[in-house]
Amino acid sequence: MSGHKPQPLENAMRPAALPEQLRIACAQCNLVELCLPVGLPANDLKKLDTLVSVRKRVKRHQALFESQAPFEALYAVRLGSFKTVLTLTDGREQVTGFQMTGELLGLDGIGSGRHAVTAIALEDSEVCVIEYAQLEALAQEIPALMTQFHKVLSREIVREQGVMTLLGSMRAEERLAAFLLNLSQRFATRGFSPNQFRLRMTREEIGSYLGLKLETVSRTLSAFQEAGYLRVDRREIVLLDREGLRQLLYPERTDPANATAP
Amino acid sequence: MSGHKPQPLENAMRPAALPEQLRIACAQCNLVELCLPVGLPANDLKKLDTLVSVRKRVKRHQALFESQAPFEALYAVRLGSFKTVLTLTDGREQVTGFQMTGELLGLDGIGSGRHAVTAIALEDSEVCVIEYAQLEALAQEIPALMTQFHKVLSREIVREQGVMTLLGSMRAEERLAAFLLNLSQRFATRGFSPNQFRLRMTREEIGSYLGLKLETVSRTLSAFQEAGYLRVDRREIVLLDREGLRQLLYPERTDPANATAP
DNA sequence: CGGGATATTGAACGGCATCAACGTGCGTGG
DNA sequence: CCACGCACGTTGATGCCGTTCAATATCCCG
Repeated sequence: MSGHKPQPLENAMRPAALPEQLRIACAQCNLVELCLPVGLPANDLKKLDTLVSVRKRVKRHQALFESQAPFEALYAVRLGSFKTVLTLTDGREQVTGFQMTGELLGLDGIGSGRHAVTAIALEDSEVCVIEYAQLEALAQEIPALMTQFHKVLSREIVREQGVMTLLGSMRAEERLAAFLLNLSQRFATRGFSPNQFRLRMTREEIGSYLGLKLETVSRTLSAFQEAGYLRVDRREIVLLDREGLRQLLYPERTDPANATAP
Repeated sequence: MSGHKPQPLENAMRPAALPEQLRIACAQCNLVELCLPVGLPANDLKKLDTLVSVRKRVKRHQALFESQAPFEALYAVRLGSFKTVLTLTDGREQVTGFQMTGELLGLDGIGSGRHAVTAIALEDSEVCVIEYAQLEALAQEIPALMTQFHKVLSREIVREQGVMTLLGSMRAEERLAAFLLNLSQRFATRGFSPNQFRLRMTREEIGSYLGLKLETVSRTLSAFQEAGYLRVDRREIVLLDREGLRQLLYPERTDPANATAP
């Protein structure tokens, strides 16, 4: 994958060469449009490569980093997917996010120097390791990188505000509809079908993220199927009526007369 | 108030023609320990002053900025307090945070160039205006400022994760206890009593933040008073048993044996 | 191939929302 | 300055949505 081949080929041939660490280059990564370097000119990308040169593999159910552990690096998901979990002192857990390819992990550690959440791979995955000290240094040199990094941080803040709203004022149906539409959109962004995908997480993990019990997630999915919005078989989802789900989320504005500003 | 130095400008040098904008200086601001410039050396503080030179007054119930409006500046609360509100297309609202002196507003706008939330003053307030373009430029010059800014952003991410957990997995009593303890701690940080304070927000706003209805907030406060945790009179709160509230939050695990079914 | 993890579905319960009535302090205007 | 009106807060009664408890099915994964 670190070669001159124009096409990435993902899982084509990967001899069991390097177990944990692999060299790569942002400039040749097909995720460059989704990841931290969005919009950086080619020469800046080269500098970034000096920094992001190590990949790390994380097996399914394994932790990339643990809550309370010293913060040293950010991680860009290169392959696979993760969940981040916040654990209360009494053992209750809250899933605070699901991360797909191109998304960053570890932003929660910058403020205190320790990770606030635990990141766990939902499937066998790979991340690019971004030493934070080096990133700071490089951001000092490359204004565009600093700007981009601020945007990433800000967008994470906005994403979480969205989840707060979901948790604070939506009903179970709406929460799940919002969740599915969000997943759908993220798959589409990555070049996959927005209408057919495989959930990487369990009902319980979805429930934790949405503030629901796994039984409620299961029941609501069944209800959606019953209503013709989708078909569900275990973790396979086929969305049959995205617009219907969206209307669930944003209750009727059918009448153009009272259709106000967006 | 500011220290030994003769009281700066305030409205001195400015002709009274400017009711909205006032000159100030970070170096003389008593909030310097809470605000963005935490830990900056004196000479860097001076540079920051070239940037943060305008104050703005916002009257109670007035918006500092509106959702969807173009993002141009961050705001540091100098006096008073604010709430940030996210409005759904169907009109439902979610309070995503309450900001006290020294805290920053507007971080949500960096990512998209537009504000995601509306910021409304809970009482007559004043903010320092921090032009974002200038902040970026200065952060490029002053590594310590950039680092500090990243920490502020990261801490906001962590704070929101805490709220997500509260909304996703806590009961009404726990949510309110967590809220009161958080307020208490923030008042203490600002040199006020942690045991006695005045709520700046209505029951409805608290409820919106905590994902509860205002009646539930009211009832739960009454229940806390009944239980001896606090005294409440309208918006005046006297905490009588902070430790008790804390135990409510983190259920006692004194004996693992009987820690199971009731 | 076996067993634990995962998922579905049903029945009953309970916490919080909803609906409603009333009390009260505060700002506004007469 | 006082009285009015209204936003804000409290409390009660009732009902619903999601949880809890439980039983069963099924699929991976080792």
